[in-house]
Amino acid sequence: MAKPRTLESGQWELWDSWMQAQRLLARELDRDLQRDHGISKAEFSVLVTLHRAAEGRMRVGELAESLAWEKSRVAHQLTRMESRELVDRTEGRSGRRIGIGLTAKGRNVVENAVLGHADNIRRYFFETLTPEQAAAIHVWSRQIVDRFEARSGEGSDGNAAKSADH
Amino acid sequence: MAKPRTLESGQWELWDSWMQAQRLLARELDRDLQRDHGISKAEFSVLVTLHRAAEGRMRVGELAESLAWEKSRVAHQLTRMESRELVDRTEGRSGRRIGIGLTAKGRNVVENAVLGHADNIRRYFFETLTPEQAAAIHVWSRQIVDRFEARSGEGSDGNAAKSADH
DNA sequence: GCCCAGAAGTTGACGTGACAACTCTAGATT
DNA sequence: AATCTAGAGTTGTCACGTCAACTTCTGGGC
Repeated sequence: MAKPRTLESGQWELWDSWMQAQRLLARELDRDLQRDHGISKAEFSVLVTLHRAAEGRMRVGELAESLAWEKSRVAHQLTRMESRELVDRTEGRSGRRIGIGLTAKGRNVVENAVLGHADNIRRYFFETLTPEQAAAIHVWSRQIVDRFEARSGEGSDGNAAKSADH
Repeated sequence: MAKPRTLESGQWELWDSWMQAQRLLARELDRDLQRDHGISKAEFSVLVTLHRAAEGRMRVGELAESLAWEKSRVAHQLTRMESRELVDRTEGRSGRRIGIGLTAKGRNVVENAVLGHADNIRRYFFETLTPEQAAAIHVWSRQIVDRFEARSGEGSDGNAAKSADH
């Protein structure tokens, strides 16, 4: 198939504004979370995921799976959050760290943050979308995510309870 | 107006996949650029912008404006790129650094990278979009970007003049 | 029992991005 | 001319994210 040698200018413009929009939006949400609740978006995601789990405790691997983050990313994030006393690592018998849990402070923070954050997402994102735009974005996003999951997944595995950044 | 207290599950799903798609796409493009040309997406952006400028030279401020990056981000990026000899800082008469330019190496790298990168964007992004989806996304993205630009244009009222005459 | 392959989790190095504080210069004010 | 100041550019600090290397456990297979 004959490939054009470069993108058309309208395409560049679309690509630019798309990337830009995503960056501006994420930054704004991050700032609001930081200002109103003292946590970042990454911290919020971890806290929400833990909060949904039984007892607010999970294995690190489950957490990584559920967030679709790399395990080292999770480990670094947990280290930072542990030092801020939002989570604590569970000690195994031999001193081996074996899991992670919410602290009282962490639980408190996330319960306060969740409504405000949802509201911001609605204000900044959903209220600017017409139903047709929402549908277009939804279909396309799922397509992209599925394609990457298929590529990396490789292994059959019907189980696919994933949710990612909040 | 009665607002729901949280997002509906379909909305969460859309939000999640959108964020996820964005991240996966950006990461993939970054990896390809790194593998094929030894530079990051951020470095590519800087190089392309410089390459489009006359003589491949610009003031740092122009560069920041044109990329819509914060100036400190640009300065840090340039420091890293200078150490890799992709760009060099222009010395003013009194030793003051006054601008930035492409090195021969930088020019060479970007000229090789630009076609491959455009091709990847087309493969990963445009070929998954129907024209209607593209149009919907384009309109919405521009709307978001414009809104943020308007906001940072500042002033509690609609005054657009920013020059500060005494 | 012994060995070893692999999973779980951590760590270090490095690039990225945001924000604030700083330095230096050049144009305006007096 | 001496100075004041706004803006350009830099730097420091911190959080985020990826990759690769590492440590410790855990479960076979003999």
